[in-house]
Amino acid sequence: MAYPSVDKLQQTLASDVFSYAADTKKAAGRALGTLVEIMTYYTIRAWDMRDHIVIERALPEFGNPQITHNVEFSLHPIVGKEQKQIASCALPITVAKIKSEIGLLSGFDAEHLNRSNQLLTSRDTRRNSCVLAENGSGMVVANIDAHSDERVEFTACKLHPQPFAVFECKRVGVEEGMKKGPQTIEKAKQGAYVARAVSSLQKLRSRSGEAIGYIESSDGTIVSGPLTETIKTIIDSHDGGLLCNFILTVGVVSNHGNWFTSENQNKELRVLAQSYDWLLFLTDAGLAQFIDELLLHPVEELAAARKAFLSSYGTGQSGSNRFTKVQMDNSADAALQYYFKSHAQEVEGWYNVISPHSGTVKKLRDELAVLGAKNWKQIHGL
DNA sequence: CACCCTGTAAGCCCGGCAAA
DNA sequence: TTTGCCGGGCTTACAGGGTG
Repeated sequence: MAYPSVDKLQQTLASDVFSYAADTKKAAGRALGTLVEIMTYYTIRAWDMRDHIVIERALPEFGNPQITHNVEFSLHPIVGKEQKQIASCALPITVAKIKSEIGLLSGFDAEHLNRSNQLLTSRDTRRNSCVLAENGSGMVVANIDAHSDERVEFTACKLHPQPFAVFECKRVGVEEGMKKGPQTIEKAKQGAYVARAVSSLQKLRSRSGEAIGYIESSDGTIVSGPLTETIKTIIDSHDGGLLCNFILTVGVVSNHGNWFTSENQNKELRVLAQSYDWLLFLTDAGLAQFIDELLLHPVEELAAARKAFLSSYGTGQSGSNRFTKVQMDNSADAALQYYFKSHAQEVEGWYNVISPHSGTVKKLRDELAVLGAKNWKQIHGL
């Protein structure tokens, strides 16, 4: 099936859903940005990485902690995990209601407890990666697994504050009347700066223009070499010094029709490609197919997600969004989980790997799995 | 004490304007 | 044409006050 361009979809959304907004196209663009985030989030979840995820957390630059950047999704080592069932827990499910059940919280002072967060609201809106408590030693993050009138099931994980991977999503639209790329491309470059600044792996250039990786191992000796080889060395190693501050940086960008001129990458795409360890291109076809099946020609399995979207956007009133990467209607969450899991093969085809050259989505997934399974307690000396 | 509402601050993203 | 910046719209976090 052929899908229209995302630009056309944006215009459709602007007139059909966001007609109330002062600037319909702007509102539609913002919503598309949210959709890219949601697609990325549920892709990571389909890779069984949910319990590693923290959303929109401030991350310090490597060796320069005065400057921090909020990153969309960061994946952290799990240093403790508890799965719990509680009988007859009425909505909303709050931190206060479950805190006594969670042994992982015993090391946290009351002042570091996040009392205001709700894992599941009275309107059945879940909070993805709900941070229950945080201090210098890490944070306890919980996700609802199941909820009924009889009981609630959830998973709580103690996560180490130093992530092993970060994801940043950028959507760039088509600018009306422009022959080249839009000015908003500059925004995407902000993510490139962050990607270069947070990891202990330094990216350098040799005189010949080759990309070189440079990183200190635990005894202070320098490990360096061609960038992709250095990354592989780090991921395969068990050297705490190499691993403890290494962050695999992943960028997910959507199309605006001007990233490429014929076969050649535009300057902006080159900047992103050399800054992230992995740069994934969310294709027009992928984003369009998802929006089409979610909203325009809805498929049954996404019905709950469509309902949550329509009740969150296009109403002209704020304050009750149930369709974001953090706040998600519980039945919509189930639908999205099922969709991204059962269409995993198809979803994989929505992403084009721009860098590394030989990269595939499967390889990225494997690298994340390898990193996630490292002996982090030993690496961080816990 | 839990829960609700309100306001403030900060941050991010998209779109758009205008100076360079 | 390129670049820097700003507005609008959204988010989260948090504090304070009221209520049951």
